[in-house]
Amino acid sequence: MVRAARDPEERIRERNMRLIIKAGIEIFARKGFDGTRIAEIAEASGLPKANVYYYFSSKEEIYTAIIAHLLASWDDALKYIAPEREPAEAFKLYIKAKLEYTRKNMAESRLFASEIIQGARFLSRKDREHIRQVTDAHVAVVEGWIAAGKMLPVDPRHLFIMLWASTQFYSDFEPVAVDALKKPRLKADDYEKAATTITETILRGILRQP
Amino acid sequence: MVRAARDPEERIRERNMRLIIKAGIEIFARKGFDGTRIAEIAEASGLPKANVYYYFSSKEEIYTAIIAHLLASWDDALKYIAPEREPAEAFKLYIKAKLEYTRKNMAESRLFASEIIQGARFLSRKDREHIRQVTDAHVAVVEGWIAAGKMLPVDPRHLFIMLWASTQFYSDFEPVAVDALKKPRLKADDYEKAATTITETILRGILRQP
DNA sequence: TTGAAAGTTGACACTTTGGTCAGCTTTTGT
DNA sequence: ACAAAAGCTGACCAAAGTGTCAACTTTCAA
Repeated sequence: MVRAARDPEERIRERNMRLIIKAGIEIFARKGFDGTRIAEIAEASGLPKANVYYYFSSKEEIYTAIIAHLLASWDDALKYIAPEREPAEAFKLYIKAKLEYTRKNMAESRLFASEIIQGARFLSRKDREHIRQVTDAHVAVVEGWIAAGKMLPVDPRHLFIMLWASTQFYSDFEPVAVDALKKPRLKADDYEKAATTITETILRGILRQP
Repeated sequence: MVRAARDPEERIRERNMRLIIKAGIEIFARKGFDGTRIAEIAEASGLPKANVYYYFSSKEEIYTAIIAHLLASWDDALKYIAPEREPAEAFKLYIKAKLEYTRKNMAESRLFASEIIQGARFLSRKDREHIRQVTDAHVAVVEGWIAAGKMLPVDPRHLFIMLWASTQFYSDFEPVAVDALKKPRLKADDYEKAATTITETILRGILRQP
């Protein structure tokens, strides 16, 4: 027999890999690549260490699988910066979507931040090229709006950095946000208040005054 | 003899501790607490590992010494949010100072970010209380400006988060900033461009229109 | 000059870690 | 029913890690 005797939905393999990835996201996010112990991932996923190694042949393989999984899930969230939209509407939706994503996927968000702070060692050339292209597309749209007189001439690249930074902050640096906002922990309505403050401030900052 | 036979400026001790701290900042910033190996700090500081342990009795002791050293050096930088100033001037100087500090102290900046992402495990209650008080003072000043009609009623806490996030980003997430700005690396004038974009956008966002 | 404190360090002890493996059990197409 | 593929895992290893220590050298106040 040539083909494997597998496949009714790949149940076991799929499930276990998902458990490992899920546990890995949490732990890599908190400890970074070098700080993470595979035994800890094994324990958190409820599998023996040797079983983890049955699915992944090294720590790096788990890590890069997670990074890939993570980048893939990002593109969906952020398709609001489109030329046919009005800037006010587009930025409002963009800010809201980013804050929502970052709130619901804190660990992923932190893992990415951690990877970058640690020097982006495991972001492939392809990954970085992809990020650059998405940025370029967004920048082009904003430049179009500026040319059309719908926006003040704000440098689009620095503008996007402001947006990314402001939205990521609440999840990546939650302990600081908690102290700054004097809340015991951040809840949905703190993110909503963040969305309105950021949106209102940025929109006044980039739109022509009526 | 009761007192030690030491002290003409504490030369050796001071110098070696400084070397260890300096090396530690770089490495802890890149690897996080758990990911950092003392042997690496020893090598980077040019001292044998056993000599590092002569000055610090554990990894944690080095790390907390660095955190303390770092928080102390922060208060200086940011005294521009003061009631007697006009908001426009104050925020402009604040943004400039923060970007300058973060550019000239990248490793410290990253180390702090790393510590927060990893859950602020080694920030003492006192450290966090201190951060909270500095924030409260700044918030009070902004509330004063709002009450005096010098500013639009923007939530001050979320406003400061926007400022921190936007300024920190360039150093903490430099690889992403580099890709977004399409530069091979960030130089002084990229930080200046950042300062003007952030300042202009934020000021339009928070000031009454003329 | 001298001796006590400070500083230095190679070698060591002990623990944790990433990763392997041989042999076991379970699943599944036929 | 059954064999082959898939899945599982306790036990193990070499390497790397933290922290210790005894013996050595350097420094410096008296």
